[in-house]
Amino acid sequence: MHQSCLADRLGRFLHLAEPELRALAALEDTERLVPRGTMLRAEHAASREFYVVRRGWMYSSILLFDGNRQILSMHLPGEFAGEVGLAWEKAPFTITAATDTVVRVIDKAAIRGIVEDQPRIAALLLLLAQIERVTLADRLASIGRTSAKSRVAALLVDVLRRLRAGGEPVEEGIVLPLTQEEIGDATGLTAVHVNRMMRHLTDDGLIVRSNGRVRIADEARLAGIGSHVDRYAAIDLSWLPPRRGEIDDRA
Amino acid sequence: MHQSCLADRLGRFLHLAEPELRALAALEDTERLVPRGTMLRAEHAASREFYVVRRGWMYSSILLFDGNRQILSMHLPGEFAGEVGLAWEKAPFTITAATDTVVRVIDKAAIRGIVEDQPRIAALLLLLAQIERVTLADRLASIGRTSAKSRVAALLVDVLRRLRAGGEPVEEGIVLPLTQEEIGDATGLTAVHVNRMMRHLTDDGLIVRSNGRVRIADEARLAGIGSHVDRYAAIDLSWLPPRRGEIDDRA
DNA sequence: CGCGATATTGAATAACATCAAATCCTGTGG
DNA sequence: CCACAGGATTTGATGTTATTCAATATCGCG
Repeated sequence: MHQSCLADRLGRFLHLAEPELRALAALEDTERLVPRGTMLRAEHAASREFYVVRRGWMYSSILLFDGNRQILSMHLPGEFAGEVGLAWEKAPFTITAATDTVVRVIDKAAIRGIVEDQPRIAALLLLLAQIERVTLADRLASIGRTSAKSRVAALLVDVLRRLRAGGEPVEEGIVLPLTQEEIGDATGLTAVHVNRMMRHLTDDGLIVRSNGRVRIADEARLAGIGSHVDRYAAIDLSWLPPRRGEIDDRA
Repeated sequence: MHQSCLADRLGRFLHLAEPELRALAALEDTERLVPRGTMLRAEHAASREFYVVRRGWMYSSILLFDGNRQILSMHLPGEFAGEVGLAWEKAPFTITAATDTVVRVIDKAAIRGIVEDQPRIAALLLLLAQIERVTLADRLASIGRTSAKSRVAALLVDVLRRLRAGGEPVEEGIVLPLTQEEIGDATGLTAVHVNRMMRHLTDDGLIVRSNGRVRIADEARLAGIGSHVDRYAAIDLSWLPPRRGEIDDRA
C-alpha cells in the first residue's frame, strides 16, 4: 500500500481513476504517531484537519456535563476519524488512541479542491458520511433498545466485521485493545457489568478469552444476540457521477 | 416561500447564487401527503428518493429482531428525511408521519447532477450530513449515559430549538405531536416511565402541560438537565468552495 | 519483585420495566 | 347534544436489570 491512504479507503468502494488518485495523493501531508491513551484531538480544540487511521485503534467520545463519557465510534485501521469536524471550527468530539496509533493528517481546506475538481469523490464522501450515520444509528438502537448482553455482543461483532473488511486476520481471534471501562463507555454500561456480560458470553461458548485476546467462537449466534446487521453488504453506488471522460453506461 | 424547499433548507446556511437556485429548483418534483401514523417509506423498501418535510413531523426508526423499535431522529418542517438512503438501494430506516405531513420528493439520481455542477452545494450537503451525525451522536450520549429524566428533557429542548430555528413560533408553547410511546421509543424508555418523567418535569416547574400542548417554562434549566448542546451555534463554512464566478476573498 | 491499572466477584441498592387498573381525551354516529 | 369506543395517559404495585460499593485477584511492565 504505497498509494494515498485516502485512496485506499475510497478504493474499497469503487475503482478510482488516475486523475482521482493523483488528486488524492496530493492531499496527504504528515504522518503522526499517537501513543496509547493520549488524545489526538480534544473536544473544543481547533478542528482544521481530519485523519485516516493507518495502524491501531482510536475512538471518538463525548464528555457530558457530569463527567460521564460516551464513546461514539471506533476508528479502525483504514477508516476515517474526525470528519465530523468538517462542520465546526471546534471539534465536537474527543479522539483518543486506544492503542499506539499511526494516523495521516488531512487538511480540511483541501476538501474544497476535491469537491470542485472530483465530483465522484465528493459524492463518495457524501455516501461514506451516510454509512457512518447508519452505523451510529445501529449503535443507538443497540443501546436504546437491547439488553446489556446484546450490546456487548453487538460491539464485538461490529469490530470483528470491520477489521475483516479492512483486511486484518481475525479468524484466529483478535486482540481487543479496549478496557472493560472503555467497552462500558461505548455500550452505555458500567465496567463491572461489562465484565459480567463477557463472562456470560464466555460461559455460553460464544467467545473465548485468554489474556486479552478474544476469539469469536460463534459469530452468527453472536450477531443474532446483538441484532447486528451488516450494512456494508449492499452499498448503492449507482447514483454516483461517472468517472471523468467516460461514457456513463449505467442508465 | 415560493422557491425550492431544498433551497430553503440550504439557504439557512449560506446565501445561494442564482445558478445554484436554478439547479435546485429543477430537482423538485412531486409533493406528497402523508397522513398521521402512516409510513412514508418502510425499512427494506426501495430508496430511490429522499424528502424535504414541508409541514408536520416525521421520524425515522429501526425495527429490531425482537420487535422493539428505536426512533433515531425527528424530521421537522424544513428538514431532510431519508438521505441516508443515498447509500443503499433498500432503505435502512422506516420513515413514519407523526402528524399529517406534506413532503417534497427528490430523486436520488438527481444528486449526481448537483454534485457535478454545483460543488458548493455538494460541500454543503456533506456538511449537513456531518451535522446530522453529531445530532445522532448527542442523542446516543443522552441515551447511553444519562438518566431517564435527562433524556426526556434533552428531547424536548432539541425539538424546541429546531422548531425555533425553522421559524416556527414556540415561545407560547408547542403542540408535541408525539405519544408517550413514541417518546419512549426515541429515548430508550417505556411509555410508562416517560409519563413519570414528564410528571417530574412538570412538578419541578420546568414544563407546563395542558391537553397535549407543552410549554417549556425554563429552557435553560431543561437544557442543563438534558446536557443539551446547541450545535447550530457555530457552523464552519470557511472551507466551502467559493460561489462560481466569484473571487474567493475569505482567505 | 512490586506497583498501578485492570479484571473479577459478591452483596446491597437504585433505576427502570412490567403488569394491571382507572381515567381522560377525541372523534364518530346516532 | 349525547353516548360510546378506542387510543392515550396516569398511577400503583411488583419484578428485573443494571449500578454502586467493596474486596480480592490478576496482568503488564519497569
